[in-house]
Amino acid sequence: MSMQKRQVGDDIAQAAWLYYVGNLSQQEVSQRLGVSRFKVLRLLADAREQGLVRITVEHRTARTLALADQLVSAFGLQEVQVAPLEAGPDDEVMARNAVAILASGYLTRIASSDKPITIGVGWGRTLSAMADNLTRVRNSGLTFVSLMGSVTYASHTAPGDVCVRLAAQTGGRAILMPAPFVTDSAAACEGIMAQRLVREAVDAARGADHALMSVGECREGAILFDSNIFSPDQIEELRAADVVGDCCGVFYRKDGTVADIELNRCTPCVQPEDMARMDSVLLAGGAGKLAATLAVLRAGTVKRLLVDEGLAVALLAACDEGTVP
Amino acid sequence: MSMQKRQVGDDIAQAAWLYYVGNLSQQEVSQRLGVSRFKVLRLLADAREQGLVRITVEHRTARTLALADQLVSAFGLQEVQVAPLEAGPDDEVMARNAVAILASGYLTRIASSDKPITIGVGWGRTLSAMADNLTRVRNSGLTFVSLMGSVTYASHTAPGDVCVRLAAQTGGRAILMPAPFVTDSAAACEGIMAQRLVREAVDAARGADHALMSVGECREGAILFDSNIFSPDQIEELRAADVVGDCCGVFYRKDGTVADIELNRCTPCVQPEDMARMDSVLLAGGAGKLAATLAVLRAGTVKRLLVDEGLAVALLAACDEGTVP
DNA sequence: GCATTGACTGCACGTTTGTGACTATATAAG
DNA sequence: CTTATATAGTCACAAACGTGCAGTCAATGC
Repeated sequence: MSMQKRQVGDDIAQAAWLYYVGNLSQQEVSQRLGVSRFKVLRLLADAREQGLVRITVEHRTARTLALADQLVSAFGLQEVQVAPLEAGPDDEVMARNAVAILASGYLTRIASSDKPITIGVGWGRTLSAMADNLTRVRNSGLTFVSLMGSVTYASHTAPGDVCVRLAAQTGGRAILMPAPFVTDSAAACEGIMAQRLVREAVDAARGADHALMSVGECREGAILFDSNIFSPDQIEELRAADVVGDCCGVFYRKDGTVADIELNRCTPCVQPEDMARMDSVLLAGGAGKLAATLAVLRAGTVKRLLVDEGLAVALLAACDEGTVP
Repeated sequence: MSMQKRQVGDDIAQAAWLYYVGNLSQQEVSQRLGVSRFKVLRLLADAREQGLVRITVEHRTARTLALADQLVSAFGLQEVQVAPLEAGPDDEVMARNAVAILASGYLTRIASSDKPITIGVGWGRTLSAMADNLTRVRNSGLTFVSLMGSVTYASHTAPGDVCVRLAAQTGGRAILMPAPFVTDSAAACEGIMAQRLVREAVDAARGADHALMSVGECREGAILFDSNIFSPDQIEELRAADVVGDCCGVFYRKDGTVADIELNRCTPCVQPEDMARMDSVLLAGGAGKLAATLAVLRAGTVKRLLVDEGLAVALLAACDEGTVP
């Protein structure tokens, strides 16, 4: 009757160790621990869930390294990582996830700093997936700050949400931007930006050491257009100005210039010139993001790029012929 | 007809990425890569083989951390790692392997140093298993040097062999001790130690920054006794002097004193006083090593200890009651 | 030309792993 | 005491995985 009911965490770690490190079968682990095989199955699932098990693969191949090199020189970047994923135009999800995993590795790297650092984060499914894949980073010296305003309905990809999740997972701090992603007019935006709490968030964001951003497509069928974030007038404005994508609330034309439209004065966010001071990394996964990514890269505001192989190839092709199809 | 026959390494990395990171099934990977499932199976096996896939589990549990703490204070050590393995007295192999895996992690840690370092290595199945488990360490600044002489017959656990394998795997250098593990007389040992090449090896060993050692049992049935390394007279001498174990050619009595026997002047090796200058780590796995490990710990020549849980418990129990059963 | 070798491929079949439905046991509420 | 509700354990079955073996192919040696 003594010391039954041992810490379950211990059992989880032990089962995981025996299975993954000692490579016993689940059957053998169950015998050794004196529980049923199914229990072991669940223990292992928990272990993976809790991020106790980390599987990393050395994924740099001759191909992806070559692509990364070419991208570095083509766009004057500091670093490029290419996920080895020859995804067709299908499977955007897979590509996004691959990039998210690269990003979680990158974040783990920068998050292991000793001194406190501030990391600005954007928005979107890719960044959300990055947070999902982040495990075992503990560093109370981290501050995550939103680089742009919030959307209210999309609970799982909202910047605030990503910030909060990252802070919670790492034991760090979150600073949210208490403002909508887009306002109805430039005047309204100014008014909002004048608010002290917004001002403080923006200042914190402008002073960030790093920035993690993804890119949004502006075209028919893209999530930004279909999700009624914009009014019909605004969509018309974007279309008329040949905007191909946005990055953290800044709308770019395909040559990498910031479109001179009212919308670009309606997003409470960090501006490109602030971004230039940060160590900024752009996450882009999926062939659909070609035009938008190309625009942001041409704008020259990011220093690092994480892409999937398919998009990497497309970017280089588009770059070579000097234009986007 | 162009560019078929791509680098196989690329395929391996890609399959591994898709399977482990993207967690597709082997079936799905095979479809995506356009090869058969069996091909993928083998690709994955290769990937593991080559160490492209690294699986680590966070194995520190409340239990093992507590044990490690107690061992640190009981023996005045700098660091103790305990593998979460409640192995009974059976399964010495498993325990040894668990410790070997801890050791490979430890070696990976020290081997990531920037400046060139010299690592003395001992002998035995545990160290051999450590070399087997070591993957993906490349550092040409490493020098591995044998801490003791060789045995000629046991090809796979010989110190030279371990040294050479470690050097080959890491891209480092190996310095072997060109001498037998044990000589027939103290005089012969002196003669051998006087040889320039032996002298140089010993000097290199004495100047090592780190030492990786395992412990040998001296009792009936132990590998050292059964493998006719010693002459019958020598075995009798060990028995008469109550020697319980050896570490790198030094024979200890159970209280941790170096036995005052001729045999201790017959092993061309690094001496305990040299050892004291190094950052030495002792590897001990399996309940059978209790007495020998205890003796070496009492001698106080090692600073770190890597053990399995079973042995950790036994060490603490023996330490508490102040004596070895 | 023809056997030999060795690396590679695909397959049948056995093992291992995962799943959803089901049952027992416990806990709380009525 | 009975009835809900949850929670853990069990099971049969399906999916995924691994292995030994036989066939293929190409290079090598005779």
